[in-house]
Amino acid sequence: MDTKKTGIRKERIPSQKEEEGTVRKGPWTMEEDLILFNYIINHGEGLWNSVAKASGLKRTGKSCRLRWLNYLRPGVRRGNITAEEQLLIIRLHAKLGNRWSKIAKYLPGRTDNEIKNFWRTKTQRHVKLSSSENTNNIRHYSRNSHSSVITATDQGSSSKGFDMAESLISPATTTTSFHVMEQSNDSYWNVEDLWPLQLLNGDHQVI
DNA sequence: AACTATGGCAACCGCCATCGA
DNA sequence: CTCGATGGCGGTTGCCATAGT
Repeated sequence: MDTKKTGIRKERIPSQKEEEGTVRKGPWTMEEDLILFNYIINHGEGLWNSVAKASGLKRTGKSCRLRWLNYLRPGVRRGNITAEEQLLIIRLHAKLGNRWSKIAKYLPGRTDNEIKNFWRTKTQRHVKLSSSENTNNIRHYSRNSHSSVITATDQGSSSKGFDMAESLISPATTTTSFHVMEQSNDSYWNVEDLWPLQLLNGDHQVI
């Protein structure tokens, strides 16, 4: 089910309009990753608009920043969220609400985006299940609207929220013999692949 | 085999805060 | 003080693989 497991997800082909335009959108290509990676390794983070321009990427600064933080940045861990991490996320969410970046700070290597996605997936599953169990409490669930995110404040007291949150963890994940989710192959080429490429690229000094 | 529903994630969008001119 | 540029953050959307029918 994991999209990335197979690692064969096709790269989106940019439309001609996008190619001709000054700004590219959509999934990043390996070449773009390499350019951004090399640039930041050599010049450091920050001034993202400058990064976008100076590196020659037809991307917005925001896009570059997002790609770096969520994917290219060394130390980023992807997939395979452990039971401990799930519990921590749940507890922190009960405490902090949808402050994903704050929650991410407690989970080294995890990005706010990943945590957000994890939470949404879990929450939606929970909402779906509970609504099917209790037809009197039907909460319209729309796949496309993604409208069912529950926040700590939605849940009233934090303890109540915590009860709900605890139930989000599947039984399998609450045991010590937590079945580790398959390591996702994620973004079709591994970030690690960029390191040797970067090194091969020559004279740049890796910080 | 064909079609549909679902899960999962990357990336975009819009708003807001901050900072410097 | 005002205004524009920039970056950060949370919410949302779109795409695609896979499971289910």
